[in-house]
Amino acid sequence: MLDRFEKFLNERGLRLTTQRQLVVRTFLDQEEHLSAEELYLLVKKKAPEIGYTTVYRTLKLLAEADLAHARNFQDGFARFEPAHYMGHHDHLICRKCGSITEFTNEHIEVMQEKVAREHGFKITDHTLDIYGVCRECR
Amino acid sequence: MLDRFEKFLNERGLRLTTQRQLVVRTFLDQEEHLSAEELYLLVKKKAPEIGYTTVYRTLKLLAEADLAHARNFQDGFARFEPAHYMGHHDHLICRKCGSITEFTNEHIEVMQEKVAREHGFKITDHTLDIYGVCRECR
DNA sequence: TCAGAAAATGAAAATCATTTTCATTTGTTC
DNA sequence: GAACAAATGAAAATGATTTTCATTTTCTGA
Ligand SMILES: [Mn+2]
Ligand SMILES: [Mn+2]
Ligand SMILES: [Zn+2]
Ligand SMILES: [Zn+2]
Repeated sequence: MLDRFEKFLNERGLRLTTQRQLVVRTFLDQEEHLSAEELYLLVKKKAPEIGYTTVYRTLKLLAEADLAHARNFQDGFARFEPAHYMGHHDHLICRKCGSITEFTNEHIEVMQEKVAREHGFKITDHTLDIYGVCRECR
Repeated sequence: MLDRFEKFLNERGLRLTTQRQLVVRTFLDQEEHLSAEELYLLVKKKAPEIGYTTVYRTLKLLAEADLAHARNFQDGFARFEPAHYMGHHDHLICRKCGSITEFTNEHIEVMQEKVAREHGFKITDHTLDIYGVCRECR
């Protein structure tokens, strides 16, 4: 993935710096839904001199490159995940422990298309977030 | 709806003041997805001395009373809608003009239950937001 | 009717995630 | 190596929302 990011940066006359590499590597290592702060803390362990700002900036670039997606569950800040991870999917979010489970359901996707068609609406993307209590917390 | 709000307030030893009445009335009049600021501006027309804070506080109370729902589309602030309005529904959001269209699809709801069941997940609520381009903007 | 207590109000300050600014450092080009 | 572009990190700014606080309003019970 780093190579794709480098390509994206080059196309824009930007550079793949040591800091950016570190941020991206750390991000990709944790196939999770990390907030900027969580990622910052992880990166900081390896390179304490890194700035908060650089993490934010790198995440923004990744999102622009479409290599990361920003998600907004209901905890007041954005969470990011690698775009390649599992392809498109939706989420089950536990209100007790905060765990996030991913799922895909072709049936739902098809029905969404149908709904959109009926409204003359052209879909670009969507978010289906199901909140509740996970198996472990019940 | 005002009566239900009053009941809720009374149960908590709170009061249905003139300001709260005005905010709630204005809110209910506009069966739309209003942001706090939009509502504030509408209320201000009728009562210029009203404070921003009161609008926020009233919306929060309405949400706690489950008479309003806060929605978070992707414009950086919360939008509210009366809870009774049309019952549960999901949204089609136009990325060009910002228009919001509501829909319900029983099939999708059922499939969500199925997905949840398969994961041992107990649903409390969910949000399905479909983004794209509306009929008028295509 | 009045005093005291509780709740509400609005302005201003605080909060918190995120973005911007800016002085300095690093990398690239010629 | 000089000149220029881009990147960095710290600190300040931003913007939506919440909190604080002094003041006002409302309610309760002599
Ligand atoms: Mn995911
Ligand atoms: Mn709606
Ligand atoms: Zn859980
Ligand atoms: Zn539109």
